[in-house]
Amino acid sequence: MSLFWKPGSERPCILDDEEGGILFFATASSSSSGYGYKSIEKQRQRLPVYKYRTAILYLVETHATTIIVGETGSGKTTQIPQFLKEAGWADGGRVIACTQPRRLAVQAVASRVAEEMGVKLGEEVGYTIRFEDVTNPDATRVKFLTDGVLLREMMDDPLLTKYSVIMVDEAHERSLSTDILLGLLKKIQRCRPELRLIISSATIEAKKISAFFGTRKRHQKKEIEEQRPKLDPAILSVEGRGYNVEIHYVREPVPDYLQASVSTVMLIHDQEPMGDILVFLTGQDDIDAAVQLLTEEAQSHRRNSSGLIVLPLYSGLPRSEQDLIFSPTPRNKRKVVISTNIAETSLTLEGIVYVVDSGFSKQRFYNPISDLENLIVAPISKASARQRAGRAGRVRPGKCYRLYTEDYFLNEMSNEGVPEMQRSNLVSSVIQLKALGIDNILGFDWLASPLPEAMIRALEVLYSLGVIDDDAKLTSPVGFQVAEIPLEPMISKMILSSNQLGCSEEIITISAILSVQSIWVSVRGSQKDLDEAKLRFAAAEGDHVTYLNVYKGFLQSGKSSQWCHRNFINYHAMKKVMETREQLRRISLRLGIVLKSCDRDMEVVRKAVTAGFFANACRLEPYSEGGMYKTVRSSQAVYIHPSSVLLVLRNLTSDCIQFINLESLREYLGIDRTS
DNA sequence: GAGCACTGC
Repeated sequence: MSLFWKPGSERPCILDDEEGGILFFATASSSSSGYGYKSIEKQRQRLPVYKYRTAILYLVETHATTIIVGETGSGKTTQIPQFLKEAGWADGGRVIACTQPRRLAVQAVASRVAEEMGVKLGEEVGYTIRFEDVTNPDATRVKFLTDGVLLREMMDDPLLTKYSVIMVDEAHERSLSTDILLGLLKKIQRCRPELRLIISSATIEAKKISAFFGTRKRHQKKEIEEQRPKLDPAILSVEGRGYNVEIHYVREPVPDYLQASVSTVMLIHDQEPMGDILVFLTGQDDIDAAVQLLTEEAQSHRRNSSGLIVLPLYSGLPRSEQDLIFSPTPRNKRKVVISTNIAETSLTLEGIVYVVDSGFSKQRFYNPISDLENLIVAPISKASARQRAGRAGRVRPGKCYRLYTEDYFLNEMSNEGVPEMQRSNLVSSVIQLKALGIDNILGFDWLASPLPEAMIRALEVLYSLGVIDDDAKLTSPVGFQVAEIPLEPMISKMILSSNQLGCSEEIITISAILSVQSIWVSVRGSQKDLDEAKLRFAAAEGDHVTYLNVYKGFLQSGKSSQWCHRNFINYHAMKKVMETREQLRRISLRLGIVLKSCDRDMEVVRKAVTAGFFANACRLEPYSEGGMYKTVRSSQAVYIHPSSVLLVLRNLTSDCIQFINLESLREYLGIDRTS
């Protein structure tokens, strides 16, 4: 049985929303935006988590694993590492680690904690994310890092011996790397009883995580004799600092959530006091459509809606447009942000008082039979609905309008989402575990077991790449090398193959570009211009060679942002490409790859691409409608993705087949090669 | 004719 800690008369603030409409109770009613002087120590003491300082330290002392259930604003992330430091957990050269799923969060939390402790970031308090190691091995005692980086650290030090306490934050999000990390940490605990884990989670996942750490193979008696910490996890609940959020449901199911969101926003605008609105929809298409509908409504004369500022938000949006979200709302205006799930966890908007929740989000699903990943609009979970509602209560009491019925919420909505581990292609996860010496992947103690078919598929792909052998062990050197490159195994294999083919420079460039979301800018309504821009760089060989052309153009322009703008290239993405490229070159050199360019010989580039991606090979089906291909391996029907330059070319050439030569086609269309 | 959100020595 897990221990539930209830210190004093403090009651947990989270009520089950099954019982009423109210999600959070506020305990601290004062505003957190401290005007006037307040010492940092005073500010710290006002955080809800402060009251639990003694309880937390007691639990960490006596339990191998402590689970902290804390809502937003409890201060757990910034305070608990400091409590541990003050209590001596960093003495004797030991280090306290705190992991986050996202890089931005790591940086933000680390600098906040350094400021609170009055130390220079990178000394006593530091952080590590990809490309940035702001730590001093001799001085850093409190270290923030992404879970991905901690996993990488395990390759050098499998028992993570320098850490005394590891706090895994946001574990309820159940990302791929958090799940793997938790499984491995549980394993480490067996060898290192002195290691303490703190896992922070939202309510719903806490019980599952506790059960995971609570079940072990029979050594329970020994712990008492040896004065070991209790192996059963402790759970402590810390209230957040949100305000009440009143939940409204629709009486009848809505036929069209897009239309319903728009009319709900107008209703709020007409009837509710000032305060910004956040609407959760599923993707760019939905969002752009809603923005347009609302803008039209706002301009229609019958409403006094001139005060409405409607803004879209999704990760693919150019940075300049994303930044508009953070500009303060002018007086007598109301901001409406129409967003994807990015506003659910990754970005926090201040000033939101009303949330409109469509009840849907786009989710990735993996089909191991077809080996295809799909994005599907699917109903969200209760956990997600609760998180969305909480976004309305950050500055003052708010309201959340759910575009589904209460009955649906209570009786049909699932409690939590499917963990990413069960909806993903597993090649990367499997190779990571293999690299850490976990050979029996099927027998690994998973927090959520992946589908057996998915594991088999991953092992098949890795075997065919020559990364694992007949005994499913990493091959030497290829397997170990592929595991060392922080990319998907197929891309890593492509890099290794480029060595013999003499085109490592080109392949590394392509790999860096493949690791950013997209180098193209897509602005609403400018699809034709984007396609035209793509044609300036288009290569008949396909997207990979096209990317090389873009990269060359970018270098020739002197890495100019204006050049990017003219050519519909995402400047920030290109900067990331340059950074990734440098990192990949460093790693390649270490692996003994000779950095060499093949100049204009694209034949070898294509060979290298094929060496990594041969499993995706397919043939055009003769006489098929719409250009259907079938994969060589399993005759799975596939199509060229609409974003591919090949499709742009095909559509344009259907009218003018006589232009086999790309240069002539550009000439015909009046497109300059470089612009 | 379409891209939820993340991560990595």
